[in-house]
Amino acid sequence: MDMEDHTTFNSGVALLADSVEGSAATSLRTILRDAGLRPTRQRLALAEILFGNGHRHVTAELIYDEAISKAVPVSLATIYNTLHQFTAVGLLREVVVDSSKTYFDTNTSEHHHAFVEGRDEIIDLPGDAVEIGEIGPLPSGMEISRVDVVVRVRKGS
Amino acid sequence: MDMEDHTTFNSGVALLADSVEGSAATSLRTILRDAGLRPTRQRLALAEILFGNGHRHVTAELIYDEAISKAVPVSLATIYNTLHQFTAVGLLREVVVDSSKTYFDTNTSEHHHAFVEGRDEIIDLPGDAVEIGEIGPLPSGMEISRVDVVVRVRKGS
DNA sequence: ATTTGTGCAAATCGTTTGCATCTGA
DNA sequence: TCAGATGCAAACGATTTGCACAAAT
Repeated sequence: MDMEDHTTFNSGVALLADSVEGSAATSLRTILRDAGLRPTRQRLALAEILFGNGHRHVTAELIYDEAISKAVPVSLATIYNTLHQFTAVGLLREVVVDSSKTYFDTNTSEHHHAFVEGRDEIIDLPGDAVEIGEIGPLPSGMEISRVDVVVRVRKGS
Repeated sequence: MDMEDHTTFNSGVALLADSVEGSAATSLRTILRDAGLRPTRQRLALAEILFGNGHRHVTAELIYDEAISKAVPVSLATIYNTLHQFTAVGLLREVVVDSSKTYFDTNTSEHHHAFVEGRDEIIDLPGDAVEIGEIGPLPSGMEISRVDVVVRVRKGS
């Protein structure tokens, strides 16, 4: 069995984004508006890049390069702004797997990640692919906001 | 119950480091030599700061400040070199919880972490405080090198 | 004497910020 | 109109690098 089995989740946004071109554009506009973000030229373009074709794990630089190659005029600063805004409204999720780069995941549903060392590639693992048991007592006054599991993998022998 | 209960592990190095002053110094020298690292002035001083008093979660900057305040002459570059060398020989473990800073843990035994958001504080969780179940099939040719669990917590209401 | 480590300062890299200029409602 | 968004370039913080000097075996 290969990884494809793990990459076929869906969060609300993706379902919309996965639809037809015309309606997808409309949906994205609606999604942004509903999130309280003005559907500007660049935000729509970035949303299309992010949500227009299945789930992805991206970095600011990656999105920037794609935008440029698609002749979408955006500045890196705007990419960063947008990624953070999208994250703030729940359209994206930040994934901490590397202490030098920030990755964003378009799949905001409950799941975990595998990180391929050396290749710096992130793979989604279904939420139930990892079973988290008892989490011992926490310091009093502390509450869990999220449990992140990163399965670090490497090319086997 | 409070967090103190989670901070009393021990890995080999710490056991040695926890011993008396004089012998501790000797042990550290031995540990470094055994690890194939010359026991230089700064490495010994840093080892003392790192392993001399229980387990800790540190950043390069933190160790640098401590060294300076203890009148140990070290440069930041050397701190980084040392932290990485120690990690390479298994005396330290890198903890990825934040995508902007790199943390090192003097506890190299099997365990996980809780990360206090906002406060950027790391707390050790016993290896058995988190139960990891089945990890679904991985892409063929991939093998697990480690499973990191980060329980993100915040001050409760 | 040789090899290895150290310090400094400059260089890098990802990310953020300040501010003038645009743009969507 | 005008709050909100964008772009640019400069600023930043963490980390790395190059290279001359110092220290360990």
